[in-house]
Amino acid sequence: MPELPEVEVVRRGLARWVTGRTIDAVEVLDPRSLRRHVDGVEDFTGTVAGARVSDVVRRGKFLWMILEDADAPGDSPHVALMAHLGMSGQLLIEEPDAPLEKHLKVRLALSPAVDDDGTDLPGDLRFVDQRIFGGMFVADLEATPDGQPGGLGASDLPLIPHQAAHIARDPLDPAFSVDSFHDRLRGRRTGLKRALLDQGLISGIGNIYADEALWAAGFHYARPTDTMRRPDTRRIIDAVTSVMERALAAGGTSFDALYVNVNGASGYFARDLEAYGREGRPCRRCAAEGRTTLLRRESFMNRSSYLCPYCQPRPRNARP
DNA sequence: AAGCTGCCCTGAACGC
DNA sequence: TGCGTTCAGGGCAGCT
Repeated sequence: MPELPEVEVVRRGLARWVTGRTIDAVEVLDPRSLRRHVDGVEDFTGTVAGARVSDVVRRGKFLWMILEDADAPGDSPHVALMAHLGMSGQLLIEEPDAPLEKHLKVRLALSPAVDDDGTDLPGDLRFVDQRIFGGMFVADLEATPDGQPGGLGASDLPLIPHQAAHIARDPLDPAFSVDSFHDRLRGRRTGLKRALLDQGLISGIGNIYADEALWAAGFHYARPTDTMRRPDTRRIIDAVTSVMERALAAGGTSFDALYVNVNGASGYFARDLEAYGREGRPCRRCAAEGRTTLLRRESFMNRSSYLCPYCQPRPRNARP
């Protein structure tokens, strides 16, 4: 399950291998992956084929390639090719004659290009997705309300795809503001983990990293958001950021650059997880301090939450 | 506003 | 062995 660090690794790979190239042909092998493109497969194909990718941008787990008319370079772009990896999506750069993946959904043929050292770059960009929770679609670009860049990318165009405009900025976005997040957080009457998973409040955090960050910062998932003080907010954001940056550092070095990876599991290194999936195993912070505390798994929001009952005591005024 | 449920989907890991 | 059930997850619609 790719979370933000995995998607950022993909973004960097795409930026390096696809920027400046034209999408010469589009082959849709499974229309279900275009579910969110409401105008249908032919419209998708017609819009994407012949377009040139001018930048690759990400906000939270939404990733998009800014398209410009290959025949009119320099015109202000107005559409983006959006991709969401969902639970099992991959974007792969491969040679066109490489065997087709079992779950290949969309295939984009890229114009010829060479690397810095003059070697030819592979010509296929493939979207592979086993569970089809992810997908691709074309989105209209609109101005960002704050005039800041739409997300993390090379250019600083203040544009955001319509379908991503309701998604909040993520902690790796230079325009992310802890202060404004704090203000909005305090205005909520809910529990901290719910808030962290609310992509409209802060984006890019999934179940695994939420648990990791809560453990690292020592907060219970039901901590009422309206009791968070500024240092509390700073602590949880610092935890989220450091968990993500650690995963990013691991992911960024472990992938073959040409294989713009995105295999869900690859970005995580299970041995590095402190809380998620460690039910019944000792809390490492407690162990370091001479206590034996076993991590617990609790059912929460129809999924699992892992926590240390000593480091993350349930608050008296807990919010579900 | 907030928070439920259900849906989309596959395949691994179970129980019998 | 084989068939059935359960679970996992992000995002969103539709409801209370």
